[in-house]
Amino acid sequence: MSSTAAVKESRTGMTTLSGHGPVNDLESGRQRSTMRDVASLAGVSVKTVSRVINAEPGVSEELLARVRRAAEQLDYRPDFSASNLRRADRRTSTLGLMVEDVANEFSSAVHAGVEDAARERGIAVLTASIADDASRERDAVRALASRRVDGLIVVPSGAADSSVWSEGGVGIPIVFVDRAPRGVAADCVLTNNNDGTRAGMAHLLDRGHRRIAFLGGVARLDTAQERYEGFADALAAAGIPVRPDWVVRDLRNPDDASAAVRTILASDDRPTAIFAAQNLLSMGAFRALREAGVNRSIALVGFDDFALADMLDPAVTVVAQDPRTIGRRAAELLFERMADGSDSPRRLVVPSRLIVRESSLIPPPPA
Amino acid sequence: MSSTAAVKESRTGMTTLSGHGPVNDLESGRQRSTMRDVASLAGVSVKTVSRVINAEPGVSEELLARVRRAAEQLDYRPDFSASNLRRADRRTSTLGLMVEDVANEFSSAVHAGVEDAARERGIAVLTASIADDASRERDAVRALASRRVDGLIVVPSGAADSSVWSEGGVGIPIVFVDRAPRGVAADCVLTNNNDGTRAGMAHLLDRGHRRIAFLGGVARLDTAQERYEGFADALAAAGIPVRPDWVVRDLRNPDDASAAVRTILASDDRPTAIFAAQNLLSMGAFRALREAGVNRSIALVGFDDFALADMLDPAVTVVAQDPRTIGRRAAELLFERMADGSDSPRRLVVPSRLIVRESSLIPPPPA
DNA sequence: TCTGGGCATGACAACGTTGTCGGGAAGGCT
DNA sequence: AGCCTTCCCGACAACGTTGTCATGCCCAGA
Repeated sequence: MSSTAAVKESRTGMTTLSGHGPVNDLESGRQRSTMRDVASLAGVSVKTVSRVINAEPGVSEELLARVRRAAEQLDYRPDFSASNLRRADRRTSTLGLMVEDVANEFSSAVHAGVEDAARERGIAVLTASIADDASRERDAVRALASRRVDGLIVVPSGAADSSVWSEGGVGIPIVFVDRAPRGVAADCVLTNNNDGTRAGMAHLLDRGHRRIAFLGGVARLDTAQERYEGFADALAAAGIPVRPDWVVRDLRNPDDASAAVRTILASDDRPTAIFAAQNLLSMGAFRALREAGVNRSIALVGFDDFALADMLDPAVTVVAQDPRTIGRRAAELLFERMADGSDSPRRLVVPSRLIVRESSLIPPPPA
Repeated sequence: MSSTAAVKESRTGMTTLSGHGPVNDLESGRQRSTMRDVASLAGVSVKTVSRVINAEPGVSEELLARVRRAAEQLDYRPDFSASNLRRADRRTSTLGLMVEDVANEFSSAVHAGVEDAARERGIAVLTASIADDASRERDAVRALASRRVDGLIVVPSGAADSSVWSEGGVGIPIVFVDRAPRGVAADCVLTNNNDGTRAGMAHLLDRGHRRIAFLGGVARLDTAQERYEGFADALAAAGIPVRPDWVVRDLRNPDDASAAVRTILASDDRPTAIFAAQNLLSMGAFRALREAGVNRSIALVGFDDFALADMLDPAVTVVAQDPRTIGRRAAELLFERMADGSDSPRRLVVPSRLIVRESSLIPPPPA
């Protein structure tokens, strides 16, 4: 058997339940039944079945019971596609969610929040990961549009220019999350990046740090830009000039961040603290600090909380967003927009909050 | 007449360019155009447009170009619902994924793997989180079935009895992931839980541990059961009796695990090592060990890798699954099943591997 | 008794697309 | 020239459902 052999086993033992029940072989070719089937079994017209299924008034008790029984018996499931096709409002009760990567901690928390809000309304969620890839972003929009989602919740990738969105819209209500593409007026749900960053920086400055490095994400995104500005503003307010060699931006993943930190540490003029402007960057920074053995001597503050941040040594201080709430709000905003398309675009800001743990309490070394 | 007046157009062909092109609604609320619109703009029949859109052969170069241009100009997007409705194979090019919680690290990695495989085939993914809740599981099946997904990938919840699945199936191909509900013969993709656990245990035993505690998940699930059996088998093979007071099962979350560890530590007869049978349980166990200050003196091995496991102090040794690959394989299995429904159920085992880090290298204290 | 109005029900068309089929043009073969 | 293919193309029906409207019934009121 080869290395990564996928082992096939036959299910021997199992005397499958042959004999009792209406069980055909497993999931065998059991045909899905239609309204016509239900109607003929119940001895009524299709329209009456439709009325019963949609809980429309004006069906006698007797027929109602007959139809319900027939539907039950046939395990009838209405066909949303057909229903949607004919229906006046053309609603599919499905929304699309585009994120960078569903496996990413932030994205999946947003997803969970969206799902929470959607489930309450019987709305299903189609997801698409677009990585950092403009063409995948385009494909995803196409795929979702073809499936006639009622609306879209999008965490725009840094890669795509905003043309996907700006050229007259895609004909579907959209809510942007975390950042809006430049030059597009649309609903969005954001964190207060500038304030949040300033709060984290103020905390470091309060503890006496004057030599602070900054690790930033893809600079094209407003999010990253605002966080950088928060950093710069905080330094300016404290009368400290920005040291360009301690500012590294356009970092895309933990490894980038680790590398950046290693470079900074290699200099003989080290900062006493690091501000990492995003989730994955904090993790990468921590890794580099730990590998260099300075995780307990150089302070660290990150934007975005992450699992086990409090279990690291030292526990990492963060400016926490609330991605699940962000997702929920985005979905709610989308539903309002769908109900009433005429409003002007709205921005919703979900506040962030500083969670002080240990990594920021490391004091700067005495000069 | 007033509200929902259906405007009838005569289909007399005619070059009725009264309004020219697609009706631009106010603001960006652009009207979606249909094949009819494209057809009339291109001056061909609907069927020809259909042929072009579906890349069917037998359309002259000239018409092909005309249609393409018209489609482009109108930003035409085919309607999957309608297409699916009419099409012979009734494929929606959509599959459903049911997991415990999309925000969970394992689930979202599976999701990513499923997406990878699906995207390659132009298939979209509908997700549903079912928590630990039988009724949500039922609702999700209904919601997905109504949307006529081509197939279902399910990580069954521990809560639901298997009746959702067993009663003749839901009429859709299903692949179960991580565990199959009892008594249901169906395709599934699993990790080799028993072997994996035994490997982790063998490692601890090799390092001299004889006093090992076990933290297990919901015992009703095969997964949890197999891991427990792996634990018991390993002990038996080493001639060590199971200590019931060191075995805690039916743990559902990190807090449960923390509490269990605290209880175990409170005894004056402590184990020298802990085996945590799942992701979240490892984290909870680590937390409790750390809070008790014994994270560097009691060994820990976990089933399931997790982010930053290698950055903890000590870095946590794990039996790693590969959830992304599991997801991908599940999707591929589903596609095969859809193509060829006649096969008997298949089980695919994705191997796990032991990743030795630091937490398992802690030796037992000298007797 | 007749009329009118409300109510329950069904017949039919339509939603946007594709499967089927038939017709016309073009070309190849006797 | 006549016939048979082959190739393009379009008319039409159908997918499963709902909107619209007609029908038939029952009962109240004149």
